[in-house]
Amino acid sequence: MGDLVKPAGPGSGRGTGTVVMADVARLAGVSPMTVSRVLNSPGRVAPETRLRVLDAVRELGYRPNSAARVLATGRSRVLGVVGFDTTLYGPASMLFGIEQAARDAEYGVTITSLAALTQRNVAEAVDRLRGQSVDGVIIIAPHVASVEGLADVSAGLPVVAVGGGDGGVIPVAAVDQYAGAAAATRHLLDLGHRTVRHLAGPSDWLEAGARRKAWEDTLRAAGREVPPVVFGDWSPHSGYEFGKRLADDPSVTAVFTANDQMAVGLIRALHEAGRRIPDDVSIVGFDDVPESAYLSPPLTTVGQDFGQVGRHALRLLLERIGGAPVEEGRRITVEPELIVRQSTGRPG
Amino acid sequence: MGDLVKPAGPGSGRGTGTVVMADVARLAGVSPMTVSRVLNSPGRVAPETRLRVLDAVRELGYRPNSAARVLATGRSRVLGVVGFDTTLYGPASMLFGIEQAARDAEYGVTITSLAALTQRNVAEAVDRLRGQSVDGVIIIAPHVASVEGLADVSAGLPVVAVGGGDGGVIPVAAVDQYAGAAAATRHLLDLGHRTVRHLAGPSDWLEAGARRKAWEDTLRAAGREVPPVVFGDWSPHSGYEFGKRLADDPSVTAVFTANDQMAVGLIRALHEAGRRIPDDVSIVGFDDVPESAYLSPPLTTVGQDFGQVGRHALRLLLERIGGAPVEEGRRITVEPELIVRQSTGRPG
DNA sequence: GCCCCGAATGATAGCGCTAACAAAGCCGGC
DNA sequence: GCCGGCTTTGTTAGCGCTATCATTCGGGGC
Repeated sequence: MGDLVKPAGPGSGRGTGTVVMADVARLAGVSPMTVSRVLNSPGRVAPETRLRVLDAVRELGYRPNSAARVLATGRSRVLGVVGFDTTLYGPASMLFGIEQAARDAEYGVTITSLAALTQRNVAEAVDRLRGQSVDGVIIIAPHVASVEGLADVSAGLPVVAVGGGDGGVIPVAAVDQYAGAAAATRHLLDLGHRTVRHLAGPSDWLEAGARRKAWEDTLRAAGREVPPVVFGDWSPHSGYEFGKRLADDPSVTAVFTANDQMAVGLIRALHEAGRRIPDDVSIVGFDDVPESAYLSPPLTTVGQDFGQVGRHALRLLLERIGGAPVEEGRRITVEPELIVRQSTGRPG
Repeated sequence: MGDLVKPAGPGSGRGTGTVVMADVARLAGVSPMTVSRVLNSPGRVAPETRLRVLDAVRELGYRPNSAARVLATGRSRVLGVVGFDTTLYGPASMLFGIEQAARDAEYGVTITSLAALTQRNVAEAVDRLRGQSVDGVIIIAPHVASVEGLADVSAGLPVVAVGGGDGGVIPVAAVDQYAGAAAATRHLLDLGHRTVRHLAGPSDWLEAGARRKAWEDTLRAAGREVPPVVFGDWSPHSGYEFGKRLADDPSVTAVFTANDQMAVGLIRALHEAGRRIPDDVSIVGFDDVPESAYLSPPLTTVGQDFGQVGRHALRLLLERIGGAPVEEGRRITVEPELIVRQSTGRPG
């Protein structure tokens, strides 16, 4: 049969020669279907044919058109990530961890960050991603509002959350914030401090809530006074403001801040007020940002393995994509690690 | 004519009822083509019909299938970003800036990070993205190796770089590293320091090279001695190591580090050695990470507007996607800003 | 009143791929 | 030697959308 002279389609407009599967098939002397099989289920085709096809693929530099594949299969091997404040160390590391895990599983990742973490915005983001034919969505949503009602939004689309969420219908992979914060608080009590002040994260962040609760529970369990909480916004500035207020109160000997950045601000304020760390005040942070080990003094903090959380999140998502039954309250936690450096010591 | 009873295709397998364009058309009493026109070129359809169609879209909750659209048009409205070490503040901010700009332009963003920034890896990443039918690629590639030979790789696919690149065939959007580093160095000289030491970034990073050259040129222009450079790896640790070596040399009164993280380590080492900042040694960093203002002492540094760079990069990319002629050496730079805080002062 | 033109809409085909079934070839068992 | 079952390959159709051309209709110009 002669070649059909077909008009260049819109897709092939760019670049002179877009190689399609039919070209490969022709060169290898097989049908397009066989080429498809070589690419997708190599076992089901005779070895010799397989090699011939692969040679043709290489020779022509053929790359499958993902859009066509998506259209035909309904699966895209791309997942969406909804992030928030991805310049913060935590979320950025989380994103990186997910991306790594996704790549290993041969999934692509498309991201959407949110300006504000409201339920409406999250819903919009998920919808936008759905429009991009993602197979599933991971939400880096450490925010109360963002998880509520997500179940409706995600109708028919697998969704998992990382770093927060209280394990409703949506599976969650997270660091055990509670354990980390409890360890931090206990560490300070063990050193002999009578009680521990806490600079919490924003009250609507789930992680902030968990850390705060652990701090409170730990104090209570030890029969200690629970001082009033103060809420920061994760920024060094809020730590600084907190520190300025604290500096005049000599009864304060130990502080646990909900992240390292706030600890930086706190340290600064205490330095300015002439209070020494850890001699006058002990400080524990949370996150173990790369700078922590080199602050003055090196910061005692709680380290989290974001890479591992990312891998777990992906695993949960793939379970769902694979059609695993919806299991209420599915949750994987990773244990954080208290890293004792020089910002903590015995009181007085 | 009667409805054809067609078997549920693979794409519609998930979820009970995937609404497609034909459904909307039926409800609105028009042909699918008219629905398509309403969605893509609203002007070309009668206002009354348009409303009827839009109502139908709303009522059914219709969402166009992007894969089908891509297949039919050859354009995806998705762009790829190739990043490296996206947990670093700079790259993370860059990514965020690009994502914001892309969203405003109604583009999706899919990311790929690299484990190592080699030419081969970059080529692979670009290829992977091409396979995902992106319309163009932005490379956050501050690395010498990553830009070389990229022109070949990108054949037929619009590519721009941010944050580095020397303006070959590939357009570049970047902060004017040279100007920033020159300002930092000049600032120290203006304060009366005889010369300035420099802790550079890795020698194969373009930004590191630009900052180093600016430092050197500025010293030479002022007729000062140019001390030997030391190369760090951006980490606080490398700053710390540098600081330990420096601490014994009382002739050193001013240091310019190629980023803030290294400055943190340097400060730590100098503190440990009992040298005061800025009384004994003045320090200037680069990046203006959020912590910088709250270090002890608050760090004088060079701030970069990553959001603006991201927008410029996107603009360049859209130019290319729009079919603008390839213009050799196209380059947009953003001016950085020297932020003077308390880590710099007059010598001795 | 006829024709031509533009605006609005429809019919058809095809983007590149894969699911599902069909066909062909080969084996051994009886 | 013929048949049932396996392996390997091919054929057909369709995923959901849009480009292109065809069609219809209404309104001036002469």
